[in-house]
Amino acid sequence: MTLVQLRQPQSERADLCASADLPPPRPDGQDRYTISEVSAHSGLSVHTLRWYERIGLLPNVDRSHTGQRRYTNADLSWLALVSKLRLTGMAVADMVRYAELVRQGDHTTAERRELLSTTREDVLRRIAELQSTLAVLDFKIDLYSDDDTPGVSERN
Amino acid sequence: MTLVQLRQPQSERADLCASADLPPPRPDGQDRYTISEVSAHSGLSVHTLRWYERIGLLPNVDRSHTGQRRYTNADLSWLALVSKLRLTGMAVADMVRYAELVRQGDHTTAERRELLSTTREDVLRRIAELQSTLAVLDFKIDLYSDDDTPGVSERN
DNA sequence: TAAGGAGTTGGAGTGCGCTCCAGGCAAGCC
DNA sequence: GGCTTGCCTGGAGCGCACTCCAACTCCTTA
Repeated sequence: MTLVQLRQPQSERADLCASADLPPPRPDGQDRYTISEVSAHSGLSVHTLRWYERIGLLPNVDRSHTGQRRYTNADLSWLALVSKLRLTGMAVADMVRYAELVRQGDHTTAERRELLSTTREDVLRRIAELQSTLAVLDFKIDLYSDDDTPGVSERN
Repeated sequence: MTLVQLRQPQSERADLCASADLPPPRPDGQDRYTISEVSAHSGLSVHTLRWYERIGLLPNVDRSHTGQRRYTNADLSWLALVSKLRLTGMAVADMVRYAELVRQGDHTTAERRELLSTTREDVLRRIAELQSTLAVLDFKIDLYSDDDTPGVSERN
Protein backbone atom coordinates (compact mmCIF):
# COMPACT_ATOMS: atom_id res chain seq x y z
CA MET A 1 0.00 0.00 0.00
CA THR A 2 2.12 2.84 -1.19
CA LEU A 3 -0.04 4.93 -3.46
CA VAL A 4 -1.99 7.83 -2.08
CA GLN A 5 -0.08 7.58 1.14
CA LEU A 6 0.00 11.04 2.60
CA ARG A 7 1.81 11.86 5.77
CA GLN A 8 -0.59 11.38 8.63
CA PRO A 9 -1.47 14.40 10.73
CA GLN A 10 0.20 14.54 14.12
CA SER A 11 -3.04 14.05 15.91
CA GLU A 12 -3.63 10.42 15.14
CA ARG A 13 -6.98 9.62 13.59
CA ALA A 14 -8.43 12.72 15.16
CA ASP A 15 -10.58 13.19 12.10
CA LEU A 16 -12.66 10.08 12.24
CA CYS A 17 -15.78 12.16 12.62
CA ALA A 18 -16.65 12.95 9.08
CA SER A 19 -17.62 16.51 8.42
CA ALA A 20 -16.36 18.12 11.61
CA ASP A 21 -13.07 19.91 11.04
CA LEU A 22 -10.67 20.10 13.94
CA PRO A 23 -11.48 23.14 16.00
CA PRO A 24 -9.07 25.80 14.84
CA PRO A 25 -6.31 26.32 17.39
CA ARG A 26 -6.86 30.08 17.34
CA PRO A 27 -9.96 32.21 17.10
CA ASP A 28 -10.68 34.06 13.90
CA GLY A 29 -8.88 37.36 13.79
CA GLN A 30 -5.74 35.93 15.37
CA ASP A 31 -5.37 33.26 12.73
CA ARG A 32 -2.04 33.97 11.10
CA TYR A 33 -0.24 30.64 11.05
CA THR A 34 3.28 30.16 9.74
CA ILE A 35 3.92 27.55 7.12
CA SER A 36 5.48 25.15 9.59
CA GLU A 37 2.50 25.42 11.89
CA VAL A 38 0.21 24.61 9.02
CA SER A 39 2.47 21.75 8.02
CA ALA A 40 2.26 20.29 11.51
CA HIS A 41 -1.49 20.78 11.66
CA SER A 42 -2.34 19.48 8.20
CA GLY A 43 0.23 16.75 7.84
CA LEU A 44 1.34 18.19 4.52
CA SER A 45 4.99 19.05 4.07
CA VAL A 46 6.00 22.68 3.67
CA HIS A 47 7.13 21.78 0.17
CA THR A 48 3.69 20.51 -0.64
CA LEU A 49 2.03 23.58 0.82
CA ARG A 50 4.12 25.88 -1.34
CA TRP A 51 3.57 23.64 -4.33
CA TYR A 52 -0.22 23.64 -3.79
CA GLU A 53 -0.06 27.41 -3.79
CA ARG A 54 1.97 27.50 -6.98
CA ILE A 55 -0.45 25.30 -8.89
CA GLY A 56 -3.46 27.26 -7.70
CA LEU A 57 -4.86 24.80 -5.21
CA LEU A 58 -4.46 27.17 -2.29
CA PRO A 59 -4.08 30.61 -3.78
CA ASN A 60 -3.88 34.09 -2.29
CA VAL A 61 -2.22 33.15 0.96
CA ASP A 62 -1.58 36.23 3.08
CA ARG A 63 1.95 37.47 3.68
CA SER A 64 3.64 39.09 6.64
CA HIS A 65 5.43 42.42 6.17
CA THR A 66 8.60 40.45 5.47
CA GLY A 67 6.96 38.30 2.83
CA GLN A 68 6.40 35.16 4.86
CA ARG A 69 3.18 33.23 4.44
CA ARG A 70 0.48 33.67 7.03
CA TYR A 71 -2.35 31.15 6.78
CA THR A 72 -5.88 31.71 8.06
CA ASN A 73 -8.42 29.36 9.60
CA ALA A 74 -10.20 29.35 6.27
CA ASP A 75 -6.99 28.14 4.62
CA LEU A 76 -6.77 25.39 7.21
CA SER A 77 -10.25 24.10 6.60
CA TRP A 78 -9.77 24.26 2.85
CA LEU A 79 -6.65 22.16 3.30
CA ALA A 80 -8.63 19.72 5.40
CA LEU A 81 -11.08 19.28 2.55
CA VAL A 82 -8.28 18.93 0.04
CA SER A 83 -6.62 16.24 2.13
CA LYS A 84 -9.86 14.32 2.37
CA LEU A 85 -10.41 14.51 -1.35
CA ARG A 86 -6.84 13.43 -2.05
CA LEU A 87 -7.46 10.31 -0.02
CA THR A 88 -10.24 9.39 -2.39
CA GLY A 89 -7.76 9.42 -5.25
CA MET A 90 -9.20 12.59 -6.73
CA ALA A 91 -6.60 14.11 -9.01
CA VAL A 92 -4.93 17.30 -7.89
CA ALA A 93 -5.84 18.83 -11.24
CA ASP A 94 -9.52 18.24 -10.51
CA MET A 95 -9.20 19.91 -7.15
CA VAL A 96 -7.51 22.87 -8.79
CA ARG A 97 -10.48 23.06 -11.11
CA TYR A 98 -12.81 23.04 -8.12
CA ALA A 99 -10.77 25.78 -6.45
CA GLU A 100 -11.05 27.88 -9.61
CA LEU A 101 -14.81 27.44 -9.61
CA VAL A 102 -15.01 28.60 -6.02
CA ARG A 103 -12.98 31.68 -6.91
CA GLN A 104 -15.23 32.46 -9.83
CA GLY A 105 -18.20 32.91 -7.56
CA ASP A 106 -21.82 31.99 -7.35
CA HIS A 107 -22.63 31.21 -10.93
CA THR A 108 -20.44 28.11 -10.79
CA THR A 109 -22.29 26.28 -8.04
CA ALA A 110 -23.99 23.90 -10.46
CA GLU A 111 -20.70 22.84 -11.95
CA ARG A 112 -19.20 22.46 -8.50
CA ARG A 113 -22.03 20.27 -7.34
CA GLU A 114 -21.59 18.16 -10.43
CA LEU A 115 -17.87 17.78 -9.81
CA LEU A 116 -18.54 16.67 -6.27
CA SER A 117 -21.26 14.27 -7.39
CA THR A 118 -18.93 12.67 -9.89
CA THR A 119 -16.35 12.30 -7.17
CA ARG A 120 -18.99 10.81 -4.93
CA GLU A 121 -19.78 8.17 -7.55
CA ASP A 122 -16.09 7.38 -7.83
CA VAL A 123 -15.85 6.97 -4.09
CA LEU A 124 -18.81 4.61 -4.04
CA ARG A 125 -17.26 2.59 -6.83
CA ARG A 126 -13.95 2.39 -5.02
CA ILE A 127 -15.61 1.29 -1.82
CA ALA A 128 -17.33 -1.50 -3.72
CA GLU A 129 -14.05 -2.52 -5.36
CA LEU A 130 -12.29 -2.55 -2.04
CA GLN A 131 -14.98 -4.63 -0.45
CA SER A 132 -14.83 -7.17 -3.21
CA THR A 133 -11.06 -7.28 -2.87
CA LEU A 134 -11.48 -7.75 0.83
CA ALA A 135 -13.46 -10.90 0.13
CA VAL A 136 -10.65 -12.22 -2.05
CA LEU A 137 -8.10 -11.44 0.62
CA ASP A 138 -10.14 -13.16 3.30
CA PHE A 139 -10.46 -16.19 1.08
CA LYS A 140 -6.71 -16.36 0.50
CA ILE A 141 -5.86 -15.71 4.12
CA ASP A 142 -8.21 -18.50 5.14
CA LEU A 143 -6.44 -20.83 2.75
CA TYR A 144 -3.13 -20.13 4.45
CA SER A 145 -4.57 -20.29 7.93
CA ASP A 146 -6.47 -23.53 8.19
CA ASP A 147 -4.52 -25.52 5.64
CA ASP A 148 -0.85 -26.10 6.23
CA THR A 149 -0.45 -29.15 4.09
CA PRO A 150 2.15 -28.69 1.37
CA GLY A 151 1.01 -28.23 -2.18
CA VAL A 152 -1.89 -25.93 -1.67
CA SER A 153 0.35 -22.97 -1.17
CA GLU A 154 1.85 -22.91 -4.63
CA ARG A 155 -1.44 -22.11 -6.21
CA ASN A 156 -1.64 -18.56 -5.01
CA MET B 1 -10.24 10.32 -9.78
CA THR B 2 -7.20 9.53 -11.81
CA LEU B 3 -4.94 7.52 -9.57
CA VAL B 4 -5.06 3.77 -9.63
CA GLN B 5 -7.21 3.90 -12.68
CA LEU B 6 -6.57 0.76 -14.66
CA ARG B 7 -8.17 -0.01 -17.96
CA GLN B 8 -11.37 -1.84 -17.29
CA PRO B 9 -11.75 -5.36 -18.64
CA GLN B 10 -13.93 -5.70 -21.70
CA SER B 11 -16.55 -7.64 -19.83
CA GLU B 12 -18.02 -4.82 -17.84
CA ARG B 13 -18.17 -5.38 -14.09
CA ALA B 14 -18.28 -9.11 -14.67
CA ASP B 15 -16.19 -9.62 -11.58
CA LEU B 16 -18.57 -8.29 -9.00
CA CYS B 17 -18.71 -11.64 -7.34
CA ALA B 18 -15.75 -11.55 -5.10
CA SER B 19 -13.57 -14.61 -5.15
CA ALA B 20 -14.90 -16.30 -8.26
CA ASP B 21 -12.60 -15.78 -11.21
CA LEU B 22 -14.17 -15.61 -14.61
CA PRO B 23 -14.47 -19.12 -15.98
CA PRO B 24 -11.42 -19.61 -18.16
CA PRO B 25 -12.42 -19.46 -21.82
CA ARG B 26 -10.59 -22.68 -22.56
CA PRO B 27 -10.18 -25.90 -20.61
CA ASP B 28 -6.86 -26.68 -19.00
CA GLY B 29 -4.54 -28.33 -21.48
CA GLN B 30 -5.61 -26.10 -24.34
CA ASP B 31 -4.78 -22.93 -22.49
CA ARG B 32 -2.12 -21.25 -24.58
CA TYR B 33 -3.27 -17.66 -24.94
CA THR B 34 -1.42 -15.05 -26.95
CA ILE B 35 -0.47 -11.79 -25.37
CA SER B 36 -3.23 -9.88 -27.11
CA GLU B 37 -5.82 -12.38 -25.93
CA VAL B 38 -4.61 -11.97 -22.39
CA SER B 39 -4.62 -8.21 -22.81
CA ALA B 40 -8.24 -8.31 -23.93
CA HIS B 41 -9.21 -10.64 -21.13
CA SER B 42 -7.37 -8.95 -18.29
CA GLY B 43 -7.74 -5.35 -19.34
CA LEU B 44 -3.99 -4.86 -18.99
CA SER B 45 -2.09 -3.51 -21.99
CA VAL B 46 0.40 -5.75 -23.76
CA HIS B 47 3.07 -3.31 -22.64
CA THR B 48 2.05 -3.82 -19.05
CA LEU B 49 1.97 -7.59 -19.43
CA ARG B 50 5.52 -7.65 -20.74
CA TRP B 51 6.59 -5.18 -18.09
CA TYR B 52 5.05 -7.29 -15.33
CA GLU B 53 7.05 -10.20 -16.65
CA ARG B 54 10.29 -8.21 -16.72
CA ILE B 55 9.95 -7.10 -13.12
CA GLY B 56 9.13 -10.59 -11.89
CA LEU B 57 5.44 -10.17 -11.25
CA LEU B 58 4.42 -12.78 -13.79
CA PRO B 59 7.53 -14.84 -14.43
CA ASN B 60 8.18 -17.95 -16.44
CA VAL B 61 5.56 -17.43 -19.08
CA ASP B 62 5.62 -20.24 -21.61
CA ARG B 63 6.85 -19.63 -25.15
CA SER B 64 5.81 -21.01 -28.49
CA HIS B 65 8.48 -22.60 -30.69
CA THR B 66 9.01 -19.19 -32.29
CA GLY B 67 9.47 -17.44 -28.98
CA GLN B 68 6.04 -15.89 -28.61
CA ARG B 69 4.41 -15.83 -25.22
CA ARG B 70 1.76 -18.41 -24.46
CA TYR B 71 -0.19 -17.78 -21.29
CA THR B 72 -1.98 -20.44 -19.27
CA ASN B 73 -5.19 -20.38 -17.24
CA ALA B 74 -3.01 -20.22 -14.15
CA ASP B 75 -1.38 -17.07 -15.51
CA LEU B 76 -4.82 -15.60 -16.11
CA SER B 77 -6.00 -16.17 -12.60
CA TRP B 78 -2.77 -14.85 -11.17
CA LEU B 79 -3.31 -11.72 -13.24
CA ALA B 80 -6.84 -11.48 -11.90
CA LEU B 81 -5.49 -11.49 -8.37
CA VAL B 82 -2.83 -8.96 -9.26
CA SER B 83 -5.43 -6.63 -10.76
CA LYS B 84 -7.57 -6.88 -7.67
CA LEU B 85 -4.66 -6.11 -5.43
CA ARG B 86 -3.60 -3.18 -7.58
CA LEU B 87 -7.03 -1.68 -7.09
CA THR B 88 -6.41 -1.63 -3.37
CA GLY B 89 -3.37 0.56 -3.97
CA MET B 90 -0.96 -2.23 -3.09
CA ALA B 91 2.43 -1.35 -4.54
CA VAL B 92 3.67 -3.40 -7.47
CA ALA B 93 6.87 -3.99 -5.56
CA ASP B 94 4.92 -5.66 -2.77
CA MET B 95 3.19 -7.91 -5.23
CA VAL B 96 6.53 -8.85 -6.72
CA ARG B 97 7.62 -9.78 -3.22
CA TYR B 98 4.53 -11.94 -2.84
CA ALA B 99 5.21 -13.58 -6.19
CA GLU B 100 8.74 -14.38 -5.05
CA LEU B 101 7.42 -15.97 -1.89
CA VAL B 102 5.07 -18.16 -3.90
CA ARG B 103 7.97 -19.26 -6.06
CA GLN B 104 10.07 -20.09 -3.04
CA GLY B 105 7.61 -22.72 -1.93
CA ASP B 106 5.88 -23.93 1.17
CA HIS B 107 8.14 -22.58 3.86
CA THR B 108 7.05 -19.04 3.02
CA THR B 109 3.34 -19.43 3.70
CA ALA B 110 3.56 -17.66 7.03
CA GLU B 111 5.15 -14.63 5.48
CA ARG B 112 2.63 -14.65 2.65
CA ARG B 113 -0.26 -14.76 5.05
CA GLU B 114 1.26 -11.85 6.93
CA LEU B 115 1.65 -9.86 3.75
CA LEU B 116 -1.96 -10.45 2.86
CA SER B 117 -3.10 -9.60 6.37
CA THR B 118 -1.25 -6.32 6.27
CA THR B 119 -2.87 -5.57 2.97
CA ARG B 120 -6.21 -6.46 4.44
CA GLU B 121 -5.70 -3.96 7.24
CA ASP B 122 -4.82 -1.33 4.67
CA VAL B 123 -7.96 -2.07 2.75
CA LEU B 124 -10.10 -1.76 5.86
CA ARG B 125 -8.45 1.53 6.66
CA ARG B 126 -9.05 2.83 3.17
CA ILE B 127 -12.69 1.82 3.25
CA ALA B 128 -13.10 3.75 6.49
CA GLU B 129 -11.37 6.77 4.99
CA LEU B 130 -13.54 6.65 1.92
CA GLN B 131 -16.68 6.37 3.95
CA SER B 132 -15.74 9.35 6.05
CA THR B 133 -14.97 11.29 2.89
CA LEU B 134 -18.31 10.26 1.51
CA ALA B 135 -19.95 11.94 4.47
CA VAL B 136 -18.05 15.13 3.74
CA LEU B 137 -19.06 14.99 0.10
CA ASP B 138 -22.70 14.44 0.94
CA PHE B 139 -22.58 17.37 3.30
CA LYS B 140 -21.11 19.64 0.63
CA ILE B 141 -23.45 18.41 -2.07
CA ASP B 142 -26.39 19.06 0.20
CA LEU B 143 -25.16 22.59 0.73
CA TYR B 144 -25.20 23.21 -3.00
CA SER B 145 -28.49 21.46 -3.55
CA ASP B 146 -30.92 22.95 -1.07
CA ASP B 147 -29.34 26.34 -0.73
CA ASP B 148 -29.07 28.51 -3.77
CA THR B 149 -28.84 31.82 -2.01
CA PRO B 150 -25.65 33.65 -2.90
CA GLY B 151 -22.88 33.87 -0.39
CA VAL B 152 -22.88 30.37 0.93
CA SER B 153 -21.11 29.07 -2.08
CA GLU B 154 -17.85 30.92 -1.54
CA ARG B 155 -17.13 29.08 1.63
CA ASN B 156 -16.31 25.74 0.09
C1' DT C 1 7.31 -13.63 -53.41
C1' DA C 2 5.38 -9.96 -51.36
C1' DA C 3 2.62 -7.68 -48.07
C1' DG C 4 0.36 -7.38 -43.66
C1' DG C 5 -0.28 -8.42 -39.05
C1' DA C 6 1.13 -9.97 -34.69
C1' DG C 7 4.76 -10.77 -31.99
C1' DT C 8 9.83 -9.88 -30.06
C1' DT C 9 13.57 -6.83 -27.55
C1' DG C 10 16.13 -3.06 -24.83
C1' DG C 11 15.77 1.21 -23.70
C1' DA C 12 13.80 5.81 -23.69
C1' DG C 13 9.83 8.73 -22.54
C1' DT C 14 5.64 10.27 -19.88
C1' DG C 15 2.52 12.03 -16.25
C1' DC C 16 1.68 12.55 -11.65
C1' DG C 17 2.60 14.13 -7.15
C1' DC C 18 5.55 15.42 -4.76
C1' DT C 19 10.56 16.41 -2.84
C1' DC C 20 14.74 18.56 -2.65
C1' DC C 21 18.40 21.95 -3.54
C1' DA C 22 21.10 26.21 -3.77
C1' DG C 23 21.35 30.63 -2.67
C1' DG C 24 19.44 34.34 -0.27
C1' DC C 25 16.90 37.27 3.34
C1' DA C 26 15.10 38.71 8.03
C1' DA C 27 14.83 38.26 12.99
C1' DG C 28 16.48 36.76 17.53
C1' DC C 29 20.11 35.68 20.74
C1' DC C 30 25.10 35.68 22.79
C1' DG D 1 29.32 41.06 14.73
C1' DG D 2 28.47 36.39 14.19
C1' DC D 3 25.57 32.46 14.56
C1' DT D 4 21.23 30.06 14.23
C1' DT D 5 16.65 29.46 12.81
C1' DG D 6 13.00 29.88 9.79
C1' DC D 7 11.45 31.33 5.80
C1' DC D 8 11.80 32.71 0.69
C1' DT D 9 12.42 31.48 -4.61
C1' DG D 10 12.92 29.03 -9.21
C1' DG D 11 14.06 25.11 -10.92
C1' DA D 12 15.82 20.42 -10.91
C1' DG D 13 15.15 15.66 -9.41
C1' DC D 14 12.72 11.51 -7.97
C1' DG D 15 9.79 7.26 -7.64
C1' DC D 16 6.16 4.95 -9.44
C1' DA D 17 3.61 2.68 -12.91
C1' DC D 18 3.24 2.48 -16.92
C1' DT D 19 3.70 3.66 -22.21
C1' DC D 20 5.93 4.02 -26.37
C1' DC D 21 9.59 3.50 -29.92
C1' DA D 22 12.70 1.45 -33.37
C1' DA D 23 14.22 -2.32 -35.38
C1' DC D 24 13.61 -6.79 -35.82
C1' DT D 25 11.37 -11.87 -36.59
C1' DC D 26 7.85 -14.99 -37.77
C1' DC D 27 3.53 -16.61 -39.81
C1' DT D 28 -0.43 -16.30 -42.92
C1' DT D 29 -2.92 -15.15 -46.93
C1' DA D 30 -3.05 -13.51 -51.77
